[in-house]
Amino acid sequence: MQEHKVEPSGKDPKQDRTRDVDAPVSRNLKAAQMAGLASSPPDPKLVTFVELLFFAYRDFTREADAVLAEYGLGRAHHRVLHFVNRSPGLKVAELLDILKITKQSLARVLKELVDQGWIIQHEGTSDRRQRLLYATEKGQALSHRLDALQARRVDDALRAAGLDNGDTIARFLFSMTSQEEREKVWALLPAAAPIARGP
Amino acid sequence: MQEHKVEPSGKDPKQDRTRDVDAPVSRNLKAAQMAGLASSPPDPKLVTFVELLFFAYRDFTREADAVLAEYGLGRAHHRVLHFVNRSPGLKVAELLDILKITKQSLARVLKELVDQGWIIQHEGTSDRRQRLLYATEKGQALSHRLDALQARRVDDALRAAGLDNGDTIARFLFSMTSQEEREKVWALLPAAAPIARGP
DNA sequence: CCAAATAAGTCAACAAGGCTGACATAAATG
DNA sequence: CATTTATGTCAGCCTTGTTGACTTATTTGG
Repeated sequence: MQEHKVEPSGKDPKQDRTRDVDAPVSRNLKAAQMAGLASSPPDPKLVTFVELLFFAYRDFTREADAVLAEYGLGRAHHRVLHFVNRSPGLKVAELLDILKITKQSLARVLKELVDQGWIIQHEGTSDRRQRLLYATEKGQALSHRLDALQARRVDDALRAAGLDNGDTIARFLFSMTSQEEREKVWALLPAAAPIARGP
Repeated sequence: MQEHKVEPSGKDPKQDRTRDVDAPVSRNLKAAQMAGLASSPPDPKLVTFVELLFFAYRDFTREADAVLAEYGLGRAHHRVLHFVNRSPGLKVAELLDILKITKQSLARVLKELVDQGWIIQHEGTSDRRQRLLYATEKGQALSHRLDALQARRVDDALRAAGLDNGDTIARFLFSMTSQEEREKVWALLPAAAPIARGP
């Protein structure tokens, strides 16, 4: 039932455009774009990775969403809870920089998490303007449950990936983050981080 | 918690592929015990992969979003355009199954894409109820541009990942998708798919 | 042949989670 | 003490997801 065996020639009756679908990969894409010229299609093999990433993330998040829904929480709550639990004493400003959302977007979900007792805020000791964030026991338990769910999925996938010890995959994902962010991401990783920083 | 009977960290006769690191997780462990949880905290190494996936996807999508904004389009438009361009003649029902969104959500963005000339629909030849979807030349050009952007990022990351030819990473991502979806995802991949289906 | 199933479109209403910009505090800092 | 900083807040808007009911055209099966 899933038989889109799409002809590469793309011959549809009414549309008779000629497309060079099977053209070789050009490494001059950027130059061609800047010149406003039609570029050849990207390498299908690389596009496959793009699609795999989409499917992986789609299913990866759907699983946790179902659990969160039991508590009337959403994906945004999950992200906040996760990083707070992951880094107890996290500052609001740091969380904003991790999530790349605005103060308002964070405030909405954070308020709910605090009101419902998943997260508590403490005044900073050295700087009393700060509201350091901590997961309550209840929050830790939920975060733990969600982490376990996703960790299991990762574990299964690592196994299915083969004999690789995970370093290659970790380096791939790490390198998928923007250059400017890598320092911060690196700093956040636990000491046990399985990444040998790539060449 | 209901279906959560399995050990989250999967500590079975599994061969210890991961490096033996004495990660101090006492803080979380203590919390879990106080919360009455029987399971051990998730493996920090695996949680690192969860976080890496978040950061990778965060930045991966942000890049394309900026381009889309030039045209007043959003991420939802991108996904539709991508898969239509990728599989010319795609049926609406198939697209719904790929994206896992409702007919309404799709209808909204699809209508805009059609109205603005990125996508055209025509009647199916064998079944005239169907509205087969095709990217126009303009749509193909935009899809190529976005694909090129993301393909380049993937390419760079694959290089940074090391000597791996990509198969391991492709199998990892493929295995991150839900079991029930893999047949369909598999069918969608191009012939050039770099995946040797894992053991 | 006709009833039922199917593919797609549509309407109305709603929710989650992004965004902007302006403004309010309290505390630290030069 | 003036300014900067960390955080919170108000008001409102946009995108993209949701549900459920209903319509239309077409295919299919008894």
